[in-house]
Amino acid sequence: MTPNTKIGHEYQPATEAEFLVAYKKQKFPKPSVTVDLTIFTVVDGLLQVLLILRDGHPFKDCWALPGGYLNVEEDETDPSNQGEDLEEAAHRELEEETSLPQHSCHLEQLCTFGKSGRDPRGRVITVAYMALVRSSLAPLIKPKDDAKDARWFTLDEIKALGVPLAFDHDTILDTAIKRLRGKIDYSPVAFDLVPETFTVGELRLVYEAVKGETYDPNNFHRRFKRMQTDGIIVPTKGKRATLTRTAAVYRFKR
Amino acid sequence: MTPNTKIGHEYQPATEAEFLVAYKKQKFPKPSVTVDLTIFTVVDGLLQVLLILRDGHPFKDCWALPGGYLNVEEDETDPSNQGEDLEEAAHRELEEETSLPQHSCHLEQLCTFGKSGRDPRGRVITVAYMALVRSSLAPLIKPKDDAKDARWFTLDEIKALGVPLAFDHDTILDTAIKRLRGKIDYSPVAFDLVPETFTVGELRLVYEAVKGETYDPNNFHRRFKRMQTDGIIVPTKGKRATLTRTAAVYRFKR
DNA sequence: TTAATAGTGTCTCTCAGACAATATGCG
DNA sequence: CGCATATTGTCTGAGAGACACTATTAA
Repeated sequence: MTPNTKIGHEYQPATEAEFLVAYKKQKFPKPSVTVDLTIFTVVDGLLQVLLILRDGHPFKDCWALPGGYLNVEEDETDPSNQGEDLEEAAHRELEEETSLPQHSCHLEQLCTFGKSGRDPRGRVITVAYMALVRSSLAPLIKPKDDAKDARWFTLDEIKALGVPLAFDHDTILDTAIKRLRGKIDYSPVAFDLVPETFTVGELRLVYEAVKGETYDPNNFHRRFKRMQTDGIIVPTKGKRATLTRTAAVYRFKR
Repeated sequence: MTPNTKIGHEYQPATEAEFLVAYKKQKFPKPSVTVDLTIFTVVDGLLQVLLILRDGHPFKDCWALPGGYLNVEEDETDPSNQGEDLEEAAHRELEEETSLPQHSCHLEQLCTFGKSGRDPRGRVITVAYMALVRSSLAPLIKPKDDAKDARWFTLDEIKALGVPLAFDHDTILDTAIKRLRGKIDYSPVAFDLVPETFTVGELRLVYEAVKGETYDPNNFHRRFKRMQTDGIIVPTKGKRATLTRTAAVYRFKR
C-alpha cells in the first residue's frame, strides 16, 4: 500500500515495533464503517425484503435496510483483538433483527458503498450483505406485528411507498436483487429460500418469484429430475405435501 | 441502521439539525479504510499481476498488492464533501501505480476484507478492486525497471517467491483470480485484456491464460463467429496481423 | 517447401423451450 | 365427478466438445 503522505501515514523508523509505537500516536481522519443487510425471503410466491422503520435521526421515520456499526473497539490487553469481523457483525445484525439462531440463514457479502455524502453524520462506508431466509422461518420474524417497526415488503410495496428508502438503500437493494437474480441461475441459492424439504412446485415458485417470470412446469420438472440424477437433490421419506394433490418431497444435498 | 449503544451512536434530539450538531461532538473508535488493487494483464499468453515491493513498515520488503488509504478529509466549508469516493480512490491508485490515463482500464469492485488483526497498525478495512490492463498497455507500466519496486508477476512466479504476500493479500489475489475466471464465461471482460483490435487467436490466448486451460481452436473460432453474427464483435478495416500468417482483425462493439 | 496457424465442415451429446398426454387426488 | 397440479414423453433448435479437412503465409 502506498501511504498517503498528507495525513502522515508514512513515518518510518528502523524496526516494525518502533514503527508501531510511533504510528499509534498519530491521528488522521477515519470514516465510520457500518454493515447493512438485504434480507430476502419468498412467501406466497412473492420475493420479499425485510425493512425497518428508523426511529432516530438521520432519515427518521424512513424505511431502511437493517444494519449497524461495525464494532472496532481494540482490546487494550490483547492487541491482536481489533473488534469483530465483518461477517461476525453481519451475523450479529441478522440475529438481532430476525431473532433467528445464528447460521440458520445464508449470508454473503454483496458490495461496499461509500460515496461521499451518503450519510449526513459524516463519512460512512457500508459493507452490504445479502441474507436469505427460508420461507419456513420467515413467519417467525414478525412477532411485534402491532409495532410498525419491522416488516416484510414485496418489491411492489416498496415502490408503492412513493418515497425513497433511507441513505442509498435503494441502490443497495437494487444491487442485491440483481445479484440474487444472477446467482440463482448458476448457484444453489434457491435451496436457501425453500423449506428444508420441498416439492418441485415449491422450488419452482421460488425461481419464479426471484426472476419475476414464469417457468414452464414441465421443463422445470425435467431440470429438477436432472438435479436428482446429479445427486444435488435427494428424495425424502415423508413423501407427501398438499397443494391440489400430493407431490414427492425432496431435500438439498450438500 | 441500529445504532450501537455502547459507543454512543444513538443520542436523539428533536430535529436532524440538532442531532447532527450533537453527534459531531461525540467520539467513538473508527477503523481506517484502504483501497487495494489486483491489476491483471495477459502478456505472452500468461496471466500476470502487478505487485509492489513495500519499502516501509509493516511488511517491509514484502511483495504486496498496490493500494492506499481512502482520503476522508471533510471539507470544513462544504459539509457535503466528505472526501473521495471509493471508485475515485481506486482510479487514483491505479493511475499512480501504472501511470496510465484514467479510465483506460476496466476497474470493478471485488470484495471487502476486514478481519480483525489483518493489519498490525490497527483496525483496517480494505475494499479490494480488480483492474484489467490490456496487453497493448502493459509494457508501458514498467519504466523503472532497475528499481525493483514494482513489476508484473505470473501466478507461478508468486508461488515461487516461497513467502506469502503482505497482509491478507494472498486471499485477495485468490478471490480476484476466481472472480476473473468466473466472469470471463458470461461477461465481456476478455475484451479489456486484449488490444483494442485483435485477432481470433489473440482473444483465445486471453481465455486460455485466464482459465488456465487450452481451448480447441476450431470450436473457439465457431464461438467467435457467433459473437460476430450477434454484433458483439465487428471486423476492422486493418485486416492483417502477423503471427505465422495473416489473420482478420476485429473490434469489440459496445 | 514446410510448418504453424487461420478458417470451414461434420458428428454427437446435452440442454432448453414449446407443447401433448397421462396420472393423481382434493373439492 | 371435475379440475388443477404432478409427472412423463416428444420434437426442435442452440451450443459445446471432438475431430477431420483445406487455405494461407512467414520463415
